[in-house]
Amino acid sequence: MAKQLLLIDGNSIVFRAFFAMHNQIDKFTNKDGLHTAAIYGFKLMLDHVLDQFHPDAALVAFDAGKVTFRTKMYDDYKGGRNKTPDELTEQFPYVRELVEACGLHSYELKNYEADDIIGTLAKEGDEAGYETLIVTGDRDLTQLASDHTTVAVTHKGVTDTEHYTPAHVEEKLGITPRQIIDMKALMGDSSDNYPGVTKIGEKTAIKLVKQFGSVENLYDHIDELKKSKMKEHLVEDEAIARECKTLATILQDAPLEIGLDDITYRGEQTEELVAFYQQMGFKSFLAKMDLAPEEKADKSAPVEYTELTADNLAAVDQLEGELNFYLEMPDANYHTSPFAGFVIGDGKTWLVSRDAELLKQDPLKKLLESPAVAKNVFNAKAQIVGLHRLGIDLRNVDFDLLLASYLLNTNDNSNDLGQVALEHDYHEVATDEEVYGKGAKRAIPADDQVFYTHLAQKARAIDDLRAPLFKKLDDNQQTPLYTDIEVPLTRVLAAMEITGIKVNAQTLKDMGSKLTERLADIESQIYAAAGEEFNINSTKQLGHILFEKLKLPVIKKTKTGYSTAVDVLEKLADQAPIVEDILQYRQIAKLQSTYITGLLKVIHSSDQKIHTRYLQTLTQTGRLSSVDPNLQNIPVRLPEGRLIRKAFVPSHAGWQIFSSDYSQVELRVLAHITGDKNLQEDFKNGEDIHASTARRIFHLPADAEIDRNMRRRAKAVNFGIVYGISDYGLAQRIHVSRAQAHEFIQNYFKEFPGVKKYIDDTIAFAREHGYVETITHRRRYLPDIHAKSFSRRSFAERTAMNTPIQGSAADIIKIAMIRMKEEIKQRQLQARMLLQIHDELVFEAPAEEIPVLQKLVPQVMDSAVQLNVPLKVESKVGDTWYDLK
DNA sequence: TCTCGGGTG
DNA sequence: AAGTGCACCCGAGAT
Repeated sequence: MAKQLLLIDGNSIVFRAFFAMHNQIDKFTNKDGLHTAAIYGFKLMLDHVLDQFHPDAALVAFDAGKVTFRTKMYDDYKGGRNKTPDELTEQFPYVRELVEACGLHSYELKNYEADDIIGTLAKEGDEAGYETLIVTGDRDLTQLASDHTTVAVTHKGVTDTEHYTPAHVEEKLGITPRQIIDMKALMGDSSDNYPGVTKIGEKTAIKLVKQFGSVENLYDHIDELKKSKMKEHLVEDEAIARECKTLATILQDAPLEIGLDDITYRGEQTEELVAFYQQMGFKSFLAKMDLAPEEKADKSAPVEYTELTADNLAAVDQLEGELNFYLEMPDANYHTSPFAGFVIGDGKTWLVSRDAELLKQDPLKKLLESPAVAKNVFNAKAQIVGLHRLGIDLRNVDFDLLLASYLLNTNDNSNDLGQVALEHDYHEVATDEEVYGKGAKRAIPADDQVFYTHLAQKARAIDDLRAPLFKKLDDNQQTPLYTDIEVPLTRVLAAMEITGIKVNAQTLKDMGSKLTERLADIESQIYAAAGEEFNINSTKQLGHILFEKLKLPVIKKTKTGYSTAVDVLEKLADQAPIVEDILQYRQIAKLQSTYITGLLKVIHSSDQKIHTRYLQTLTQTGRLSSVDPNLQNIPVRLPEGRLIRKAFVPSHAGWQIFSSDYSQVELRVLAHITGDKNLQEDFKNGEDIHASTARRIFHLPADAEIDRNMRRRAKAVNFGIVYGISDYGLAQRIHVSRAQAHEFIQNYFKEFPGVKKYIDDTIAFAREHGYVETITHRRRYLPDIHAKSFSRRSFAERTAMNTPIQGSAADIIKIAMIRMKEEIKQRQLQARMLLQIHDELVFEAPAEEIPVLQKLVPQVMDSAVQLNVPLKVESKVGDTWYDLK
């Protein structure tokens, strides 16, 4: 049998793979954030080809760069193409790695395209008696088809190919493969951007080639054509046609430094390939290699379950050891969601039901509440709140799949169990979307078999992932973070959410009426100034009025039109009185929609309270976030907005609101982490940190008065440093020249050299390890730290330095919250923790307990962790959240 | 469903 | 050659 030669057009296949999978681009990223869709697609193609074709020699050819002999001939060759997306460019080096790991060779040659390498080797193969298969996404290569060379062109996707033999070309086009060159010379190629002869397309080109055989012969016999527009074009464009023929011709004698002897196919290099799959996060490929067949068969075995009813509850008593439990609440808001069913099981037996009421009965209730029986769950906080609604107090949560997964990698968190399982290479559970559908069609399946299987699979996934995830946490030194902080915090948060905060709806409604009146006034003023009525809330219509009708200067543009953001409007305020009105309108409209009607919508009628949900597994830094509604952004800065806080009141008469906040916690963490002696000294001396910073960076004497403006600027510099600000940004922020801003920053680094060193070291750490850490080993991966794109890389560098600061501050208050809850319980106080706003804790308590809190809360908060600078806590108290003093 | 604008720390 | 301070949530309009 003849030897076989495989030649692959690397660039075109990678392009095809990338765009074929483009709609799933975000699904295909590895843990470092590298996009992998094209790499994945390339491997699919390779497997598909190697399934049927067993080469003795194999090569993947790549383009060496933009410049080739063709571009030298014809400037615009391949001109006008869109820039290759960064998400694709970054994948090329890895495709080469893959190629090598698969035992194929790769090659590129300066000044030549991949096509020419393939053409040359195909010819060599022909002469040496090989059967050759060329795989490409580019139909141009079909010109290389011959008796012993087949060209497979990808069709749809990357594995669906069309095989071009001379017979197939003949059948499709009616010409020989070599005549494709003549055809292209006449018709041109829009993707390679060469023109061909005016007005000649594929049909006419084929007709002419059939008639004359070649471009050269056509021009030798051009006189035989009768007079026509086409003939005129042919005559006029003769030079172009001849040049295009050269451009279209794939070389078969490129000066390659390699030959067939150098590209022997080595077969799969197992070890390299496994390492590569691991790096890329290609779990399905890995699974195919690693798992023994019987093991796979076992894993995919359907799950067996028993339906629980009031009559067979005793089955629960047969369960042994740790229990896996999952209460299904189809709505995201577990404070109000209906209950769809539950599953409980020990890893061998799975008991399911649609009737959550069963949980109220023993032995189920007893087991769930037993501190002696460990429970494994997904999203413990949701389970605690849901069960609390059924009168059950879930105790002893050991494993929370969602929480553990979040700590391992904040990037791939999802609220969907199936999705999270997938991230950990576990395929035996479907996602909710797959089983329940999405959008309007989402529903719990009526079919018991379908629903119960899904429930049982979820519980089994929790059970199966417990050990491996605990192992990973341990490897990352994150077990204490998980066990001592996040899991206990879950209970604290659940209690805060369940408690809720009382909101006086009437207060909000009264404010709303006043705002409505004021809005109407401002609205009419705006319409008068504009000379017409329009929707002020529409940035598009507003932009039209300001920048077209009133011809105000355009300061900034957005992707979709004129920017009308505050900083823009402020610059325009002195040019037209309407601008001030618009700013006023915006402010009030925001209060009205988000804070008056928005909050009124979420007051529970049963208790006049708002029950937010804290998301514990969302932010990239370890902070909490708050939704439905967000109680972490209730207005405070502007006096009008601040009034909203009057509606937040204690839940009992004779009680008060009490609040303590860390002062400058992030800067203190900065002083601690950087070890900067000057910064630490300033804090230890108990100085006004912004004033002392002003003294240092503006080179003022120690006893100098710091005026408000200097302090303001120094404060902006302090915050800017933490966020990784540029001189440009700082200049914008504090209204100084860029040169001045630059000087401030330079001075800062001179005065606080430890901070400068920390920034450099942290970025270096991120580059080396791919992640950064907080003081509790909370981790954030920063794949973009290696990005080619300047802005993406810069962003990653700023987050590298900011995340340990912001994240450590988050760690500190989390610890304080856990300890505070314990103290309240131990001292049998009636006080309750209500809100956490990043550096602030809000409580309600009977008036007589306030003196206790005044001492206790700051004490707990400032001793939560021991930093090498003191933590400072300030407290306030009042009858409403507004009145805190 | 996306974009803009704006509220918080 | 381009962009320019971190972390969030949500309402309204446009599509």
